[in-house]
Amino acid sequence: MSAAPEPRPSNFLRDIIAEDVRTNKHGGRVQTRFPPEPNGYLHIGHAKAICLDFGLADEFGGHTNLRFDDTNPEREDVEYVESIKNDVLWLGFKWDGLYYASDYFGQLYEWAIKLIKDGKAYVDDSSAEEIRHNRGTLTEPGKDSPYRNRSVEENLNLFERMRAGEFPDGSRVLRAKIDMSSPNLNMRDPVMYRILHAEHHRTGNKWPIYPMYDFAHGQSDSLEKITHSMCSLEFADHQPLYNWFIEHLGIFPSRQIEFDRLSLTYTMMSKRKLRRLVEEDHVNGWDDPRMPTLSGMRRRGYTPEAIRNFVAAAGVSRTNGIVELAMLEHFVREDLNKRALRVMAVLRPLKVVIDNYPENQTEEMDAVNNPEDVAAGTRKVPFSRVVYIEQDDFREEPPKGYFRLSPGREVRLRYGYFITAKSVVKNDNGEIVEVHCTYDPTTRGGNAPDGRKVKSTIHWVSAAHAIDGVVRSYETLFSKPNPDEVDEGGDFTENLNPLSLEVIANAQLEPSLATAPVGGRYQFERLGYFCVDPDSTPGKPVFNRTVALKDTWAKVERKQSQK
RNA sequence: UGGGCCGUCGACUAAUGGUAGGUCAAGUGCCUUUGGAGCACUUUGUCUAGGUUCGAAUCCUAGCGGCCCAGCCA
Repeated sequence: MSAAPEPRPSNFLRDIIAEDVRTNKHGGRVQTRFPPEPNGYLHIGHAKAICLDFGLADEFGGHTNLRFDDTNPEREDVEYVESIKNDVLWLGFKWDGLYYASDYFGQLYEWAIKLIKDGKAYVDDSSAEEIRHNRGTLTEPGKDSPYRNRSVEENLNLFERMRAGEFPDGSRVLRAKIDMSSPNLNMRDPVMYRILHAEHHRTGNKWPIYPMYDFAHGQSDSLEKITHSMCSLEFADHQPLYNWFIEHLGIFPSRQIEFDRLSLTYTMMSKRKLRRLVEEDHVNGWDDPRMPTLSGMRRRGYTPEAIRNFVAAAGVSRTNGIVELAMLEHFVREDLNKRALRVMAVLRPLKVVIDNYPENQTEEMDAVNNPEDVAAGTRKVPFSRVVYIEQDDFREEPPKGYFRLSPGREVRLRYGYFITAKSVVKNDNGEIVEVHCTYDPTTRGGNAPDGRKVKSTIHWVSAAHAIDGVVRSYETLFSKPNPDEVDEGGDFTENLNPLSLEVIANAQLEPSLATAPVGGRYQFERLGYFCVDPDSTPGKPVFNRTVALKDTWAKVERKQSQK
C-alpha cells in the first residue's frame, strides 16, 4: 500500500494496546472487560468506559466480557443486572462472555487458603474501629495488628469457621499480610474477606463471607485472561495491590490501566447522589429524561450513535476535566438532524384567521419529511382558514431584527402561503388572542410568482385538523455548571434547577403525529427534536424535548436586552 | 502535610525532541421555504522559573496549582 498514513487521532490506551499487539504480548491477543457493580443504573460516564472497553478490543480484533462485580450483596439487585445488560446492548455493544464475580467465589476462597498457607494472609479479630485506628494516617505509618502473627494452622481454622458461618458479622476479617508502614494505604494489610450473613442475588445464602473488591477484581480479570483491564483514575493507588495478589498467587498477569472519568457540566455522575435524586423525588425515577443515566437519555430521545460519537470526540486522557454539556448536545443534534423526520407542531398556540381564505375549504399541502434525506419523501399537511402559529412568531411591536409576523408584515407559512397581518383581537387583559391576516392565493406552496421574497418562514398547524399533545420541555437539572458548588454546609440539591421541567399541556400537533410510535423521534420544525414518551395514550401523545434547535434569534435578542 | 496521578485556546483533545493542529463553544460573512442545516473565514493556548539541546509542549530540576487515597464500598 502506498497510501499516506492515516492521520488517525490516537490516545494513550490505544497506544499501549497497539504496542502490546506489535510486540506480540499474549500472542497479540486483546481481551477486555466491562465490570459494573449491579447497584444502580448506568450513566453517561459508564458509556465512556463501555466505548473504551468494547471499542478498543474491537479495533484490535479482541473480545470483551461483561462482568458484574457483585461482591457486596447488601446493595446489589437483579433489577440492576437487567438494566445494565439492556443499556449496554442499546448502546450498540455485544459482550463475548457474561460473567459474575460471584461465579468465582469458590476459586477465590481456594486462593485465600493458599495465601494463608503461604503465610501471606491472616485472620484479624480486631473491630472495624481498631483496624481503622491501627491503619495510621496519610502521614503516619500504621501499627501491626496483635493478630498478625497467628500460626498458619490457627488462621486456617479460623478462616474455615468464618466460611462455615460460625461467627457474627463484623467479628473477624481475613487480611493480606503486606506492610503496615507502606506510604500507600491500600498496602497496609488490606481486608480480603469480611463476614456478611446476607442473601446474595445469585448465590443466595451459600456464603457468609464475601471477598472485597481488591481480592476479587484482579483475580476475576486474571481468570478471564483479561489482557488490558481499564478502569478509572481513582483506582491507580490499588494497582500495586492488584499486582501483589497476581504475583503471590502466580496467576495470569492482567494489566490495569487507568483513565479519567467523564464529567459533564450541569450534571453529576455520583451514583450515590443520583440515587438521592430518585429516592427524594427530585426526579421521576432513574429514567427521568433529565437524568444522565442511559435509560434517561434514551427516554429523552438521545441516540446511541450520538452518545458514541460524543464519547469518541471527548477523548480520553489522565487529566481531570469537565466536558461542556454543549458538546454532547452538538452530537445529539448532528445525529438527529440526519435522521429525524420533520413535522409541524405549535407549542404555545396563537390563533390566526385568514380572512380572505374560503370558509370551508381545506387543502393538502406537500411537505418535505427531511431536507437532509430525500429518501424520506414527502407528506400531505392540511391547510385551512384558521391556523395556529407560535405566540413567539407574532409581535405587535417588532423589535429591531425581528423578521416574523407583525402588523403589515408579510411572511411565509411553511409549505403554505404568504400571509400578511392586518389586525389583532385582544382579551380583557390586553393580551392578543387572535391575529387576522390576508393571504396571497398565488403563493401556494410558498413561492411568489412575481419573485418577491419574505424575510421569514414560520410553522403552523390547521386549527380544524390539529391534534392535542403534551410536551415536556427540559432544561438542565442543575442551574450551576458544577452542581456541587455550594456554600459551607450546603447540599447539591440546592442547585436543582426549578425550571428543569416545563409541561405544556395543550400543544397543537399536525395530524400525522396521531400515529407516532413510542420512542419515535421527530424534529418539530424551528423548535427542536422531540421523542414520543411511553406515557402517551391513544390520541394524546406525550413528547419529550430531546434538545432544542440552535436559536440565533434568541441569541440576538438576549444580546440586545443586555445593552 | 506521606504517597499516587495530572497541568496545551473558554471546554475537551492531538502533536511520541523538529510547522502548536482538530472538535465543541464564541464571532463574522455567504446561503437558505426551518433565524435549523450547510459553506467560508476569524479570535483565543503550551502553569512559572531555571537547565539540557542546533532545536523543548515533549527531557531534567525546583516551584505553583488541581485531583485521588486513611470503608469490613466498588
